[in-house]
Amino acid sequence: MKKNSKEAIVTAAISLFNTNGFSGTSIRDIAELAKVNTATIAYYFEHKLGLLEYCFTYFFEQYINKIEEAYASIDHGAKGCLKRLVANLLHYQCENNHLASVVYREMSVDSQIVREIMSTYSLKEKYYLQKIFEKGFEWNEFRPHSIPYLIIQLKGLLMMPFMNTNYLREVLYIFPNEPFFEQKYLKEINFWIDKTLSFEIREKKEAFIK
Amino acid sequence: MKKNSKEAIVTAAISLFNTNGFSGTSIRDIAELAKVNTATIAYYFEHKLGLLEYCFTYFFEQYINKIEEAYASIDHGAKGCLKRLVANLLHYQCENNHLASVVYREMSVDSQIVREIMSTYSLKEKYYLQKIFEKGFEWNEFRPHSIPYLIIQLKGLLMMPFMNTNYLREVLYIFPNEPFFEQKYLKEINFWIDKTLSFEIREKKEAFIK
Amino acid sequence: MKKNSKEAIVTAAISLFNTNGFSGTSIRDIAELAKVNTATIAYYFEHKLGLLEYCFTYFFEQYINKIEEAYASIDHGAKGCLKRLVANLLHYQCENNHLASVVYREMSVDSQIVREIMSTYSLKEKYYLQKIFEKGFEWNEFRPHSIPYLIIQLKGLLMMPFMNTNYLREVLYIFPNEPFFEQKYLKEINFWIDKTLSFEIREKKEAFIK
Amino acid sequence: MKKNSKEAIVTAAISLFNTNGFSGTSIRDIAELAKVNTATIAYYFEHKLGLLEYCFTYFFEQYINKIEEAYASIDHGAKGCLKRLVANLLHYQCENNHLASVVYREMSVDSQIVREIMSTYSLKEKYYLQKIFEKGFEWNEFRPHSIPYLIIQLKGLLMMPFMNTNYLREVLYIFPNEPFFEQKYLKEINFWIDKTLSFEIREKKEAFIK
DNA sequence: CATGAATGAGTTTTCATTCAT
DNA sequence: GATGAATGAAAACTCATTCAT
Repeated sequence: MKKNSKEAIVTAAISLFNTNGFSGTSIRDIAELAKVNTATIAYYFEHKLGLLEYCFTYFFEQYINKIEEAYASIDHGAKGCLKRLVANLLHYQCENNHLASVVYREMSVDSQIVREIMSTYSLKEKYYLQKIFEKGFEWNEFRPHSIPYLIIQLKGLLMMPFMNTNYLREVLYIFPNEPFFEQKYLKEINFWIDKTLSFEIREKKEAFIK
Repeated sequence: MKKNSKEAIVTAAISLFNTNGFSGTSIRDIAELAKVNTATIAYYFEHKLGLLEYCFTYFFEQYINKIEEAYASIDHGAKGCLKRLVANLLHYQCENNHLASVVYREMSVDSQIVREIMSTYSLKEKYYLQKIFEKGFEWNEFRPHSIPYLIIQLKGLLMMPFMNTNYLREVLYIFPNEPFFEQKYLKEINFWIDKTLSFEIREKKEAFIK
Repeated sequence: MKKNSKEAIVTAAISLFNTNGFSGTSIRDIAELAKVNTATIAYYFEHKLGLLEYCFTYFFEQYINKIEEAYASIDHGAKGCLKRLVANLLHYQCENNHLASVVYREMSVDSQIVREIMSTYSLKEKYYLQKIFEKGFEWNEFRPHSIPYLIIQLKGLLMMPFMNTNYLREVLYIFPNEPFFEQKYLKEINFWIDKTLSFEIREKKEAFIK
Repeated sequence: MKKNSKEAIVTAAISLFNTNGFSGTSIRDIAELAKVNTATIAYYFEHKLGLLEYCFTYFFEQYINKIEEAYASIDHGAKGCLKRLVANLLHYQCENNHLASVVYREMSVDSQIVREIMSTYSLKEKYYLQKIFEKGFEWNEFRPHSIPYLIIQLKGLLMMPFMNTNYLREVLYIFPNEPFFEQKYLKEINFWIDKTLSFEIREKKEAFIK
């Protein structure tokens, strides 16, 4: 029987980081949950931070993939592209909600590795979003607007349920891992895209006339 | 010059919790930064968690005040009331952005004290938001909609800049503590209230006819 | 009853470093022997290396003092001064033979702290020896000779019994901490000073004639 | 190109033991430098101590050979024999200066294996030195003197440059592995043999008359 | 009001070693 | 002949807390 220690460690780590935070979780707890020796963790990840780093890159590699996958359709319209992107990301987050929670929370502390991750993946993400918004402006799909502030809002909407899972669960009785949450919440963001981000049809006409 | 140790401790704690997280900060680090002995911290707060608890209640007491202050004007219209509430909270967060960051991040870990805080303050907040939304529906100011999902969006927009300060700074070059950020971002949320949450005037008429 | 933990730690450390070497000694062993908690060691010396650093400076501060004390008499003749210096150092080493053994052995490994100690104390020592030799040449007391090579020999003679205590004890049955060793060995080094370093009286005359 | 793992391991070990000491060097460090797996070291040397043992015997086997080679010429005079011995040993140490440093340093810690090595090789060495000195006394070549104290001095002079390589390099700017060091330093020791150990010619005559 | 000294318990990390392959 | 995976044990270090002063 071959036991896949590495995978077991990562799974245990994500689960514990999610509930207790990275610093609040000890290597021993992880080892115990993963049923391996603490030294095995060092064997695969060198040190505790290496485990977090692994989570980061594991998460963002796929995250960027989802974005690029959606971005491929940019020529069929910016709005459709953005909606696809949102759908992709929301789906990805729902599927990996624990990991997403961990990553988003730990990205908010100030550390070398966070800066590295940001300068790699977040900049990439920004690049694609910027492109989509610019095209949307150009093609009169989106109301002209400050791109950084649009990004804040979009990401705020997208990340909120995964950064505040406790709150959703305890206060709003909403569970981001439940089957219908994804489609319901997708509608919400699409609504924001339609109403706040996009021109109304009426406005479009006016813009067109000009 | 009399040194106010307690205040120095709290200031140091907020600053360090902000950059390293609660678990990632040691009593010794705080003591060092506050230029007091570690025993002094224990003297004032008994244990480390007491310090976090202090931050939580200190933050939320005022937070709820801001909400109640705005809510007082509910009879002049739900939309105006909500906008006042958003303005109040945004202003409060901007003024206390480090504390806000700390509180929001630590509210996302699973612990006894977080549950207590939620069942006190978050429920209160929910109560007021609910009231405002209900009135808004009743008075045909807001599009009828699932209240929990509206809360998610509103809070997502409100909290985002303070939960992802690193990202705003490093990737978008936006600084939530700068003078103009507050008014700029307030406009954004108001825009969301006007466009996504509220009826358009046209829609309003139609709704009125029905 | 006030217990002087710091002193107990240093004494224990020297004893264990002497028998097992610095790297071969664990903080726990020291703590156990000193009858304190391991954390107490960290409290006083921060980390293990700090303990070694303390030993180094503790040793060399006094070591240099002994040299300077002897050097004060340089104007009464270089040879007498050098003999006084040798007597002082030999006496100091005999009195602190364990510490001397530890220091000499650990000075032979390559580390940041060793380089620092050398650039402070060893250079000072070199300065004084150089002065004494130069005066000795000038005053026709010593045979002109390469100073570095004289230093090697002198220090070789001086340090040998403390760098090879095992050998002296197990092979030669000589114990550097025994009462008569000091005076016996002092005679040996003085003999070297008289015979190898100094002119013979006969030679001196010849040198004088020239 | 066939890779000779065992040799690579020994070379790496000597180099690392030299800079960090035996206890300060880990199997992993050696494995890394030798570009082999840690298990390979266990494969060849069973345990870490085996590696040190190997170094000891490897060094001392040749060391004793050099002594015996010189001792063979005892009948041509004790002084010449001793000078040959010194020349041999100095040359051997210079050629293997890292190994010599390692061996001499580790011989100063207290351990089972050190005691074994001493009771084998050091006793042998002592035997030959003793013989040479005794002959020297008998043949009126050497001043009668305590043999153990002569051994201390001779070994002190011989070992010093290899037990304090850091010091020579950093403070005196002398490099025991440089081409001319060997012959220069040999002269120094020979000078000690001539001046401190041997009779002066004049003295010899007097001794002869008696 | 505040702290220096000290610690027990816990943390991460390191290490030599083992073993199936 | 050599190694990748894994580990038990121990190492160094950290931490929150206590207590006499």
